[in-house]
Amino acid sequence: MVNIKDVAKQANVSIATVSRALNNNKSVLPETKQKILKIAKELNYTPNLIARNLITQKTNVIAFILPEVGGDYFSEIIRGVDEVAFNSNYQLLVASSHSQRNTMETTLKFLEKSRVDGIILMLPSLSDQMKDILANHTTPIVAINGEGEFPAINTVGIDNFQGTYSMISFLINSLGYSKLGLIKGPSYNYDATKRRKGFLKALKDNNISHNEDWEIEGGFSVTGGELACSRILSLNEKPEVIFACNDMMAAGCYKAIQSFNLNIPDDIGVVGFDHVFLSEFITPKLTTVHVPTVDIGREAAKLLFKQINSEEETSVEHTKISTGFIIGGSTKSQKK
Amino acid sequence: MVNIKDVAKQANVSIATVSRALNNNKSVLPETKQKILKIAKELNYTPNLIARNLITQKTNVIAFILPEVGGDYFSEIIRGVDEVAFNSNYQLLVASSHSQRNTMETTLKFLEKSRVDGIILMLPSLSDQMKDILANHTTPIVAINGEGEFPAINTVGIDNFQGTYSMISFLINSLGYSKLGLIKGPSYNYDATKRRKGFLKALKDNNISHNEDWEIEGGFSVTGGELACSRILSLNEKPEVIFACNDMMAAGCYKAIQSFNLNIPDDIGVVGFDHVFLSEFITPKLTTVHVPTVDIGREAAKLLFKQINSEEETSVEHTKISTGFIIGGSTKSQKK
DNA sequence: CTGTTAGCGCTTTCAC
DNA sequence: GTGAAAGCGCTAACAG
Repeated sequence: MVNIKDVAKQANVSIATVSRALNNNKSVLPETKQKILKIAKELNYTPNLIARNLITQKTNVIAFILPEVGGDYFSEIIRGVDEVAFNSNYQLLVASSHSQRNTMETTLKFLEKSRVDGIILMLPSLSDQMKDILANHTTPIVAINGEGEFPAINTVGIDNFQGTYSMISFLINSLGYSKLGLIKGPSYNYDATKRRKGFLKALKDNNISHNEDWEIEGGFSVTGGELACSRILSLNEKPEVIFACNDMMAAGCYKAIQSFNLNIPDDIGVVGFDHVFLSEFITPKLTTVHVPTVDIGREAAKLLFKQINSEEETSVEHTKISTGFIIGGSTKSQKK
Repeated sequence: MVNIKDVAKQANVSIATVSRALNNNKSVLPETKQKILKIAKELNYTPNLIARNLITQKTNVIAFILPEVGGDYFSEIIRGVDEVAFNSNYQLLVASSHSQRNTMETTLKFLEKSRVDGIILMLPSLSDQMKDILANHTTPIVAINGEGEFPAINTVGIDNFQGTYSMISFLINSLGYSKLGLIKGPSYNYDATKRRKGFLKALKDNNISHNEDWEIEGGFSVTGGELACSRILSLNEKPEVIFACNDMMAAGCYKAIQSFNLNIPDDIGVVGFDHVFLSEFITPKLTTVHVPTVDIGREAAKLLFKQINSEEETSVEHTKISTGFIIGGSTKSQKK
């Protein structure tokens, strides 16, 4: 493998000069520079980045850490992150912890040391041990979601509470629903708990009582949503509309409702959260809370680079990204 | 940042001994080792991987290079790759070329030099320049799909031709279709051209003539599929079934057919390719060719590690992964 | 079993 | 403007 010495020898200069020429150092005679660049090209020379990293203590790599690779949400977020990283000339390391909590912490510790210049964290929640690690971190970190749980860390995310609250209020006030069921996500999941709170608060503020029988956990999965929905449909008294805390569970509801031979939205309405690709294609189109997923990734990356590039200690920032409504055919039409 | 010297000093040994202890070199007294490990832990020491990489000339990182991040296919493949990489203690670098051909080549060149131990390539096709680069490559490389176009490189992929051929033969012989339309993918896309060939061969072998008016390009996208399908539906003589070369275009067909107020499968059948998540949720469920996407990623990673870990020059390998059928409600039922 | 020494390939003072 | 030399943090002979 051709290295800086080879180029120096060929060009009859010292390796220092080669290094300068390659790094656009102004204090090098233009003709010398041209000559060096020419020879470098001829020799097909490219600097060894590892050696460079060792001395500059920078890697130009950021890590994206998450529990599990796959799915719509992941691929959208990473698209946003990638876009910004690419423009900043950074490489993206994707590190899944494969659902094992411990591995996750190991990964982080490993990353803390060196190898990456910054970390984007996308986790359903953080263990105390993890918070500890993050608290005395040296590497810039941005967490996606979770501003409430770890105020010491930069976060980027949507307002789960507000997004849900608005949607539920809309269902009640504009569509006239008064009997609302809830299929919630895992209790350890930060998003899930926030969404549930938004749901409950909206009911309360509108003087609607919450029926505990109509609140079931669906594990954020299609199957979980299907099972939860089936249980609700088996009750004597059913809600008029089910709010599923994510679109996957809403899709599960469609399955359950179909198998009960009921109609959406006439017999029962379904509302989701996330506005995933799928939600536009199921019949009827799903009413859901729009989450600008790509933007989350983008903003997270931007915030991270801001941290990386700033000399001084920057203060912690929390970027909120606003949600929106998608009104599909899975809810009854606007009351006149 | 604490380094190997600090540990050596504390432990009253040389840095060499510390290095040995940390790398499980047997030739180090158990008690010395224990002592060193203890001190390393106390000092919160972790080896600087960059320094290690510089000397070992290994990074424990593989790169996954693709044109654009996002979508179902991407996220499934990467899941498979990640799984295997994780088990092999490797990190995964995701490098999108952001659809710019040049950038892609730059990226590769950059990677060739150092920084990664191996590369998984997922590209619609390869430019001559790229083939050149790959031909005299030093880094192990596995390409996803494309065995025909670049025999010199390890590949992993499905048999696009066979998968299509079987499906079309099934449509003709078992379902009794004789008028088949084709919405093909971009001509520069390797998968797309192979699928088209499989389609044409199946028609030919079954003595069915191919109507050129029924063959339209749909760009592998939902919108492209919708437009292409609309054009077909506007013809005086229409096919009985449309084979879309991927599921996204098939989903586009659904939209077009809906807007023409036609029924699937009574008025016209739709068949896709890929068996993406979405295909199970659209109504009616899509008849499509199943592609074990996660397996492709897994096999690609396995093959790559085989290359990385083998001392001698290994011969080029081409792993074929078999496809299957998913019979949904978008085609008429089996003829009696 | 352990220490000494020489680099890995590069950047960066410090002289000239 | 350019070269010599030091050294980033580590591993790997080579001695002992």
